[in-house]
Amino acid sequence: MKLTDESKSFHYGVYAIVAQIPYGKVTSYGHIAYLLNKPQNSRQVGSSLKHLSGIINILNADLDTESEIYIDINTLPWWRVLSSSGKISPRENSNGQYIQADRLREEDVIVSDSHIVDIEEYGWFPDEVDF
DNA sequence: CGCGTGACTCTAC
DNA sequence: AGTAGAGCCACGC
Repeated sequence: MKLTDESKSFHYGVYAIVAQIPYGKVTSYGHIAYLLNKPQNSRQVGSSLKHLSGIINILNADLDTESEIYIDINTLPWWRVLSSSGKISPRENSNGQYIQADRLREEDVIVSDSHIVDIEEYGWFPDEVDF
């Protein structure tokens, strides 16, 4: 697996923002793209999370020599990211959506049977964020 | 290098 | 309130 510096930067930004979503709150792929000043890249945000386990190793390997912030795959709250409609995105080849629903419920977020979360109540959509 | 794919979104019926 | 259709773009073949 090989990544350009530009995409590494993008992935890093995604993870840095996801890490700041408060407990019990959710945001959208599109909003993360917006915070990264790339509002057209919502799909790519989903890709960053889909390939989280592989990409994070690449990023952290680089960080060993650049002494930046280490991203811990075990604590990164990827389950707090949903589609803009408030629905947990269905996966093609995994049951990750059910794990995501369980993780949210563990944080007392109400998830309907059809995997919809009330954005008005749980949404976290800051205009800007440091990372 | 080109092409299909998808953890997206918005706009129009 | 659904739901096609189109735009989007890095990843993986």
